[in-house]
Amino acid sequence: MQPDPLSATFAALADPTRRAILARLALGEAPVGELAQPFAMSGPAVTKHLKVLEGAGLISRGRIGQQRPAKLEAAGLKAVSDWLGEYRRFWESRFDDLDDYLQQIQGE
Amino acid sequence: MQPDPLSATFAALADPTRRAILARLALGEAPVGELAQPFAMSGPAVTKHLKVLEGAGLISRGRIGQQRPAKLEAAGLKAVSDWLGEYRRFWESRFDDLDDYLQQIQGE
DNA sequence: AGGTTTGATAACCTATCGGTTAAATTAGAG
DNA sequence: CTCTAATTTAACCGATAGGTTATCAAACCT
Repeated sequence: MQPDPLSATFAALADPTRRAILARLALGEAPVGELAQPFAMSGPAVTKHLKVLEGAGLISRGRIGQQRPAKLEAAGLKAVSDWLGEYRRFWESRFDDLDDYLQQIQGE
Repeated sequence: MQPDPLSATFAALADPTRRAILARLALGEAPVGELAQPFAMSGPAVTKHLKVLEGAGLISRGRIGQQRPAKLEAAGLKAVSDWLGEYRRFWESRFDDLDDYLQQIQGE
């Protein structure tokens, strides 16, 4: 995995399968079998995805009998949110709106 | 590059060099040479990073003489923010919600 | 026109990623 | 104790990522 945590987290999110797994886990814990079901993919592939997500601090694993349910963890997502916060002004600022406005009236 | 835009954006962010470039661009446009300066890396490597960032909608390129300045673009970051929004409740406690609410009514 | 500066392309190399199949592990059920 | 179910580990494979050096292209400056 990547040495720095933020890179690991972004890398984990850069895969639609893994984001779909997170979306499912947002509804609650689920065992591997259930997570694998929507995908045309072998079990081991799902296990790997879960390992990546776990390494990125996005999920944690539990144990219920022979099942190892995965659970969404806030830590990883919060790290992304914090990083993103530094840039929020770029899509929320009044100045950008003004800029857009000026470009718009110029085009007319 | 990845077919779906969000994957491309997350993949672009999953590299410390590219995030450092974005951090620099948050201070304003900059030509390639200046962006390359802090890194122990060849020019072509930086060009590649810029291409990845551009493909992810995180920057755009301009032209001033023989320079091709890069500029931070809100689009890509906003897409990440929107995606993240669906999960915000997972790391924001009731107290944080209150905090947001207070800030919101204070801004009015 | 010729040279310099700034950046992009091309071709290549190695490591990692995302997937596979086959075998091993772990836990519950007879 | 064996059988079965759930999941992981191991070994392998093709494609892509991130870097290199060498070469090309465009714009500016005499």
